[in-house]
Amino acid sequence: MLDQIYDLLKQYDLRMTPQRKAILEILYNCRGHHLETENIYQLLSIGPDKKRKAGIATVYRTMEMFEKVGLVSRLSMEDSPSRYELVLPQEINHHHLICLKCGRVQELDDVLTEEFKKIILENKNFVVTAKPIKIFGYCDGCSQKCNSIDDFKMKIGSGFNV
Amino acid sequence: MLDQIYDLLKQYDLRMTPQRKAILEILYNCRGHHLETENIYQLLSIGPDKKRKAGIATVYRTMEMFEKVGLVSRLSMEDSPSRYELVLPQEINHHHLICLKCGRVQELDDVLTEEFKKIILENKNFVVTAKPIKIFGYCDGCSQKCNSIDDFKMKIGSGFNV
DNA sequence: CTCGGTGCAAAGATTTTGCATTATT
DNA sequence: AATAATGCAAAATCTTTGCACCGAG
Repeated sequence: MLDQIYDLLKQYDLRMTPQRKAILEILYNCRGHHLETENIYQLLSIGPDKKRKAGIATVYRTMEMFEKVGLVSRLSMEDSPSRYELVLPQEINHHHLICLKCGRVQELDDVLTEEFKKIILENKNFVVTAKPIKIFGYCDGCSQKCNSIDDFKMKIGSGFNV
Repeated sequence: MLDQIYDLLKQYDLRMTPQRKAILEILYNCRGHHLETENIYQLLSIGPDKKRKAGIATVYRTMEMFEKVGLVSRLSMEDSPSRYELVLPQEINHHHLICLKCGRVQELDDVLTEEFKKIILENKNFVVTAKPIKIFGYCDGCSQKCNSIDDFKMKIGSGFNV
């Protein structure tokens, strides 16, 4: 894997460094999770050799670069820090179902994804990018439960008319 | 309209204040735009009576509350402040196509929206909420143009294998 | 050897919070 | 009168940046 990433970076005149390697390793080991920058930063200090392997600024800079280059997908949940996940090639163009209750992230598979893109292109002349679409709602397990409004004060009113 | 909103707030033991009225008025006058908190704050000072009608903290608190109550939809573009738009009842459940190039926001109509929700529920057992889905890509006018990677360094590589 | 990368600490930007005061109900 | 809301300024949070030094190619 490193070889291909190395080549990818080379295309952009970017260098492979120990810090970048360490971050990639973390991302790879955490496939399927969306890590906050802070998580990554902390994980950088708990390897075999207990010394921190990159500064927080480097983590930010690296994640920004990785995103631009397409190596990771960024997920920004409102009101919280950005989170990143390594984009494995077979996952390019997958989109996310994000549970508002438990935070679980499921991915839409290619068939649905392509279908969506086609429908939107046909109807709106809008080209959907590889940037993951975030679809919020309630997952299987949580779908009977309350939503964020409940947490605020009480049960939701059923709308109103202007 | 104020009456229904007043009732809605009453359900949650929330009060109608001059500040909230002023903010609602701005949101109403700017239907179709997603305003940043800062925009709203500034607009609050340029009415007929030139004095500021609410502090920035009040704007933040008000928008948070309006969102929880379902009065506005929040759109958070990555790397920039949250933006809000009044949710008119007939627009509940509309979703957004957001152009990465020019920032234009189009809405998906009910038919597409319902179709999407149905497909996702059938396939994934996932209940999509009223929370607007943000679909990123390139609008009609911009779809031939470059994307953010181009802005970064140069043309995109066509992917890589792990 | 060159130029991109790093670490640190300072600065920025956005948002939240504590608290005394004000105003809605 | 009770309690929610406000304004202000301070603080918190997340992220970016300047700069001197380091190290990959």
